[in-house]
Amino acid sequence: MKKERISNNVIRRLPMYLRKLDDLMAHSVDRISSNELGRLMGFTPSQIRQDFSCFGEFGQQGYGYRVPELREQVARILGMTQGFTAVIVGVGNMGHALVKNFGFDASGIKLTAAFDANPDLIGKEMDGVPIFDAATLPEWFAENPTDIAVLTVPSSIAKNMAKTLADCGVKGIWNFTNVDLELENPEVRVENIHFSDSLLYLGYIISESENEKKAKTR
Amino acid sequence: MKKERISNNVIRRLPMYLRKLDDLMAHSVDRISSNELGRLMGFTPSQIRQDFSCFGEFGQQGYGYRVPELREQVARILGMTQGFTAVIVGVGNMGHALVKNFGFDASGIKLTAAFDANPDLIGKEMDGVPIFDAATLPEWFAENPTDIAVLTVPSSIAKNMAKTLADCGVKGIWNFTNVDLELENPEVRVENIHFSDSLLYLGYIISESENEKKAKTR
DNA sequence: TAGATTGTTAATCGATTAACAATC
DNA sequence: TAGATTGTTAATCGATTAACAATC
Repeated sequence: MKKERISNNVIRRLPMYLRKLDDLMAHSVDRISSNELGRLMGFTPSQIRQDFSCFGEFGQQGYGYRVPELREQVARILGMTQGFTAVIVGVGNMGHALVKNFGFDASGIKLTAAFDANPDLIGKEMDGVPIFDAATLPEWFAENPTDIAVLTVPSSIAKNMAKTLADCGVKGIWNFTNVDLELENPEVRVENIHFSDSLLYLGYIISESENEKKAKTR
Repeated sequence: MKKERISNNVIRRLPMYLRKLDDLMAHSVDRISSNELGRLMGFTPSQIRQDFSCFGEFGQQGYGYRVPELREQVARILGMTQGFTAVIVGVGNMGHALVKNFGFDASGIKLTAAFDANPDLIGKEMDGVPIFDAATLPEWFAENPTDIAVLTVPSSIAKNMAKTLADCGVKGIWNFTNVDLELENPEVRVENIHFSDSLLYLGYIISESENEKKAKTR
């Protein structure tokens, strides 16, 4: 039964399923039950069946799920087959790292251009991606409507650049700056990468286990 | 009332509180009520009071919370005052970006060294952090016990390096590779940065809003 | 067919929200 | 003191898990 509104928890699990299914395909596993998939991922079989049933009926009773088919469905649900395009704005260390090491293609996203204000970079290419002058961004967007902007500019100009991108009609911003963008365009989706949140969480669980160790000694 | 075991949801919100409290302090706000803080963060006042009450009584009836004091408490809970040390393993683009742009200090963590196998880098410094030969890592750890390893090596060697680090007695690994580390040392905490999960989530919510738009047109 | 496993409904569990006495 | 706001208990809501008929 397809659900009207899918909960955030379910959606955040979809990319995890995708990774595991890719992994299974790489190992030539063609068929898997919710039981086995749950064991591999640390979920209950119930949860797995509930999650997928939000989007349709992808399995077969008595058999399980065909891995390649399920993988395709998950990819489709995540929008990976929609041919989304992206540009990267800010080719500093982080932008550089993403262009070189992050496979946009593997997420079904075509990286078409990069923008920076540094004259040494403008006109160059990076892994086949042309680098344009950030000042020409609005003109470029008028000719090349683009779905996603990867924001890797210095924090100081993040808010302004985000505003420009929103005005250019971008549908989503993948925000690597630690700045709260506060856009006035509610139709623009923002996904923040908060490195510090992640590191602080790690700090917490380390502290916690230290405390437990101490508690035992006492 | 202090709780025995704190739920993950609460812990994941602590860094968000920290960011907002830092922000408030930067704006010289000295006092805040759960009502106002909730309005600013999109939480209910109830949730905020519940969250903090897991760790103690930080407010005053009829007054609210003193921002600097609450900030210190949150920082303490997150382990930021424990003087954790970290090293960065792999000084490619991502490692480079983190050393240069991510403020480890702001998370209360002292970055003491970097490791790489590239002879051009070994012996150099980067933002005041010395770069050592990755092959000498175990010896170095014997002399300099370190809490956290930031793993930014190529995927191909991620698993091996993680094993080495675990054997060296690291307490936590902040994993930027897209590899499931599968450590045999259960006492080593791992926090994964899965860029693709985040981007795919963005792709989903963009697709979703596109679908809603279409549905309205029909 | 018999066994296995799904999709879905019902039960449980946990997290969020509301309410309110305590108290600054 | 009176008003405000906490900390906490109770109520609600939603998410996860269990159970099971349907069926491959």
